[in-house]
Amino acid sequence: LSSPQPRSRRDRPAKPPLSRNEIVNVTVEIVEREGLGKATMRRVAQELDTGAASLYVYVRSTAELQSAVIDELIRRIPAPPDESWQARLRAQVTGYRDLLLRYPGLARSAIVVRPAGSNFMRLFDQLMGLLLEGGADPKSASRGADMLLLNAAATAAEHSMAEAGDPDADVDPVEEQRAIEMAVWTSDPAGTPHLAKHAEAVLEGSPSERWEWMLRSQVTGITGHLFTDLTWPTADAVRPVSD
Amino acid sequence: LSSPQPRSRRDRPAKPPLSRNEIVNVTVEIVEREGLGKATMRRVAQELDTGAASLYVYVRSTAELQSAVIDELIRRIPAPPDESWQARLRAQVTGYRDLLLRYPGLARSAIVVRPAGSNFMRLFDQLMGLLLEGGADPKSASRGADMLLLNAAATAAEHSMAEAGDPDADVDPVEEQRAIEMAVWTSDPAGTPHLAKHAEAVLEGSPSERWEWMLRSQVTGITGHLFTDLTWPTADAVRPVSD
DNA sequence: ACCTGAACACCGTTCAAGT
DNA sequence: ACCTGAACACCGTTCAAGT
Repeated sequence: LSSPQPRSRRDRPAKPPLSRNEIVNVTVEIVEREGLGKATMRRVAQELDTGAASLYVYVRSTAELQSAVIDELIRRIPAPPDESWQARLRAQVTGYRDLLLRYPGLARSAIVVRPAGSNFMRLFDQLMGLLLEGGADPKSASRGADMLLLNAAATAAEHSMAEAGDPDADVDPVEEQRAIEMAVWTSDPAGTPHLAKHAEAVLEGSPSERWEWMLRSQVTGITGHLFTDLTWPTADAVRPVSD
Repeated sequence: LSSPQPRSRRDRPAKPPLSRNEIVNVTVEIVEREGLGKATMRRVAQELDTGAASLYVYVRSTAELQSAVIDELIRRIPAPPDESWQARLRAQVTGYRDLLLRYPGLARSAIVVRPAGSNFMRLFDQLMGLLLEGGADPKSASRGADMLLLNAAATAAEHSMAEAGDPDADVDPVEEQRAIEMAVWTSDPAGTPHLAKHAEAVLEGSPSERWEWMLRSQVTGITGHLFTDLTWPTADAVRPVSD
């Protein structure tokens, strides 16, 4: 009765119409499952049952698509606890860092393709508000929010390497740590005297302690409060960050 | 008298023997001339009149080669002036940032392929020494040096995009700045109240002023000195950083 | 206007074969 | 041991041709 052409179409789920939103969502799914490295134009197109060229109707470039993906993921950062401005600030910045740490390749992208979507703007605004609450003037609050977010992304990018042994990893974190410790302990007292003298202090502390130190140090610098004046929530008051 | 084979070899300059050093040097030259993006294994091999596969005898991977290039370039950072620890610290960190800013793609690489060569170690050690001189304890000095270098690389990566109009550029900086200003001025007072209220403070200041602010803020946080206690060289005492 | 296949101009890395 | 050509398995983006 009907021609066979439409019939075979009805056999499998209808191919959803292409749209910018659909493309971003599919890309987010690939990033969540396999990391940013796998979310290539060709791969995203394949998932949408089309060719890579078709995507260029809706996105300008790979960088633009990645920027949209990051903004969508920022939207999913959990709301901060209803506590002091310090605790909320820590939760927000750490949430951003954790997000970038979770999916290989994302952190790198976040530094280069400066996120500027509405969700990033909202995150920036929240941090700015918390710093204002902490006594910073508007200029310091703005630049401070900038610095905190940049630093979070850079920290995430620095050890952005999935699990140990992951073939997709940039570096093996265990191998890396060993190499660093070796280099510090055997450092030449003539060429690098301070490193040699204070080797223990240099290597001291877990990743989460180092992160706490960095946050606290930055907030001190931004607000101008002395360490001793700055009330900072104790480490065990929050869920531990990935060590 | 002699066979023609050696003769034709003598016609053109003798092909220098392949070595790790030679490979790194040639790669540095390509980076200086055309940016890191052009310094591919294939291109470096071509410059050395061989095939890409031959390089793998001397370098493990592209990442390892890039790491060696960065370390060599760090060696060339000019020595700091013989002034206060603050002035020397600023000169060193700014020198590192400027280096990463100079060659497109280098900053991105510096964040991911964590430099760990001897010249990076020496730079780290110098910063640590300056922070100790500024009154920081060894742990703070070590973590502070880490943070300063990480933020310098991240800052450079953020606006790592050659000249306006460069086809190799990640983004057009002029276009980018316009877009940011537009977004801030038209920001929704409901969604981003602080951004909307303090738009002027957010957009205020030149890139070099922002950089100065970041350095000063970080050093304040690291050493625990209040802004008012921290002697900081006036901006016009040093050569202006790239604006 | 939207979509496509094919092409263009590249990548990093591996490997069998040579010297 | 060192070097090579060729191959493998990919990229982003463009564009003429179709609908």
